[in-house]
Amino acid sequence: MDNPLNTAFGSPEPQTDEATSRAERRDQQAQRILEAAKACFVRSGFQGASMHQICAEVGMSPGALYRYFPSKESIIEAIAAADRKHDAEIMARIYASPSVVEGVVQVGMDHIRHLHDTGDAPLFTEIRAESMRNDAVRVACMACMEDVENGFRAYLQKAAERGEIDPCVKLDSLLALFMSIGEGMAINDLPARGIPLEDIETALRAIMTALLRPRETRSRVAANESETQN
Amino acid sequence: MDNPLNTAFGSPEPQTDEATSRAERRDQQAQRILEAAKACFVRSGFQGASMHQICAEVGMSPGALYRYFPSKESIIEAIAAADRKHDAEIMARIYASPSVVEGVVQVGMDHIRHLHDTGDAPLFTEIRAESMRNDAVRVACMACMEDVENGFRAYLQKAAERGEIDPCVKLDSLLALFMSIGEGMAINDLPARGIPLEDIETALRAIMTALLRPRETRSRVAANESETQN
DNA sequence: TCTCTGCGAATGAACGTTCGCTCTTGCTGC
DNA sequence: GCAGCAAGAGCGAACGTTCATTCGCAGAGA
Repeated sequence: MDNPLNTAFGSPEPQTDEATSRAERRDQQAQRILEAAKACFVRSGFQGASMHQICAEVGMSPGALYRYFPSKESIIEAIAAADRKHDAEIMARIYASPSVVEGVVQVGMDHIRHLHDTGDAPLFTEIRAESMRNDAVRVACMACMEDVENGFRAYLQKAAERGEIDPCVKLDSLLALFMSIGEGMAINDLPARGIPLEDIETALRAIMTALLRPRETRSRVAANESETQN
Repeated sequence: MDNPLNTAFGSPEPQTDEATSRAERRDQQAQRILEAAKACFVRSGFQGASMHQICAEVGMSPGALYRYFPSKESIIEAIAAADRKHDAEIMARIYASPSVVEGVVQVGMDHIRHLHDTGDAPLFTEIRAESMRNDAVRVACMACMEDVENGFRAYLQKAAERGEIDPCVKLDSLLALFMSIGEGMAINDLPARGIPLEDIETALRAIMTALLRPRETRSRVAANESETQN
């Protein structure tokens, strides 16, 4: 889909809409390579997986594979880029939710569910680890994080202006906490460990309510605090 | 990095004020290797760091290094094992806390603080990733996780028996959530990203209170629930 | 003496990548 | 329609490098 190489050459676009055109077939092949690479990376890690392993997984020779991606690193980058696109899509849905707490819970659950359904949780861990040492991956990873964080920030700011968030909470700390909690739950793939999604959602909702302290719970908590502190 | 290549070549160094026995010196050298290896692993990852890099970091030849550890993998295992020991020590302190919420917050904060102070957060990520594909590391990592989880479980069970936890919460889901949240916060090294420790502690306390619903907040929350549901 | 510790060149395997080659595809002029 | 042809797609042996690990040797301490 969004692989960096397709149609990168100045080739005249073939008009054959018959079955699969050349460009279409090229895209399909690139996609197959990415899927195979993912499988290998999950199995052996970015550094542990060899190009020969990936070749075997796609059923392609090294020479053929290198026609689609100029290096191993470019494959990793393409995977990270696809992740970014997907995260942006999830974030876009946040505005459909009726309240701050629900919006944040929704995004969190979407993230957890997606990583579980696709089995990409180990890959996520891998990308995180790789981003700590590989510049290209770090850039892609950071950009992705920032996309999500900016989306959250804008959303929370608007909610705060509407008075849906206790004005005493610090937005920056909150954001970092959100991201950390979401990440922790996602990489641990809780559903795979037998934790029902409903339990996670209930907990996430309780957590978000405690952190955001939306208006309807605020007076009660405040009362609780002043009561226990006096 | 408390080991700046302290001129420890093969030359006999009579800097020892005390008479260090052979076994003691051997332990010290092994420790130096582990520290150097950690630094290299943080920099390049387990698979990315080469034995030659580690050798250079310790100031030792490959031949010498292999007298202490029979393989690269055994170094990784030793590091994971040391982690396990440390986690157990942190867990042991949980019983000193006055209440469930405080106990859990204490352990969480200890964990976050330790990973920040030692700069081991990237190493932690690395171990997690490696544990997904390397059997020996997985075993060490799982054992470590289980130690902590069992410690938590025992602690929470006792607290539940004392009535400090809302009986309607599911212990297993709770445990998994605790571990995930703690891990997320730890690997993200929030203090390094400018989030004050106090903010983290406040948030952690709010989260734990919301999840455990200890007796003193329970009636109020229950009242809230029945009130909003009716 | 013998054992422990350390050295560093050497080794063979595995790695990412390249290259020359063949076969296929789809466009061109006729 | 079809021969001709350039370029795309694929192959797999080969390349140069780097890796983890080994080994024969040497000095130091007991």
